[in-house]
Amino acid sequence: MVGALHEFKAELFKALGHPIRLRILELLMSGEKTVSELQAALEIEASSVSQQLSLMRARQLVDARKNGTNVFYTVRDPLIFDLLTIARQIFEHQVAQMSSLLSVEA
Amino acid sequence: MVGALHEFKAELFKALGHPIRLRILELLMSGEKTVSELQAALEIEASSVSQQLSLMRARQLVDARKNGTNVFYTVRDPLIFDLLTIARQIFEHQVAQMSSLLSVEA
DNA sequence: TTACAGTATTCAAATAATTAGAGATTAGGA
DNA sequence: TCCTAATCTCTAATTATTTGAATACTGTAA
Repeated sequence: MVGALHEFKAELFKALGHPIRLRILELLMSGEKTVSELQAALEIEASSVSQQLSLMRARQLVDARKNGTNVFYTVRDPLIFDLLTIARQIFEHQVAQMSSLLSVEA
Repeated sequence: MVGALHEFKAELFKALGHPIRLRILELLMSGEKTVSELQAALEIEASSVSQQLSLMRARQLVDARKNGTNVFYTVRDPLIFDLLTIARQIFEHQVAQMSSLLSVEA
């Protein structure tokens, strides 16, 4: 079943296709964080953070660990960070390309 | 401006978050293809293929080269393929993890 | 035990964004 | 002119996002 892989990839990329979720993942690069910590860093409603986390939980991007009244989140697969890194490289390529188009020697 | 990078990444991943677009990119891994070729391989309406290509053109994922009545498409940045490869690895990790949960020794 | 405060999630309604499909349109070649 | 390739435009249907209020859960203090 080759369609399953396509569907999985599409769902994965869709989950990454939102600025808030990307920012959450970046915050989780430095280790686990509680919802409160994320909420404070992002400066948005707690319910929004919770909903985005719920979506990423459903797609297995993050894991939740409960401790008292706090819930700590971590990124499940470090390869996620590789995706973010490559995306930044693609961005840099595009910026470089645009710069060269603007320069006189292009 | 750190927000620009987040927006760019979100747009990039959003563009990848669709099964048809992923399949198009995979078809382009083996080199440039015309819309007709893509349409035949995907078995969907030409106008749909064109729509998806137009979206990927807008986000600079693909380049179009016109030759007579044909338009040849290529992937602009090979790093795109790296994203697809890593996505597959993440998929494999999840499958492996699910298998181990099902096995007796887990 | 009861009440309270802090943390996180869920729900529902309104809004916004994507998608699919069909038809019209443009451009090039025979 | 006629045909083919590709794109564009429009609409309906679906899906995603936002916001605020309501709900659950935990630990603690009275």
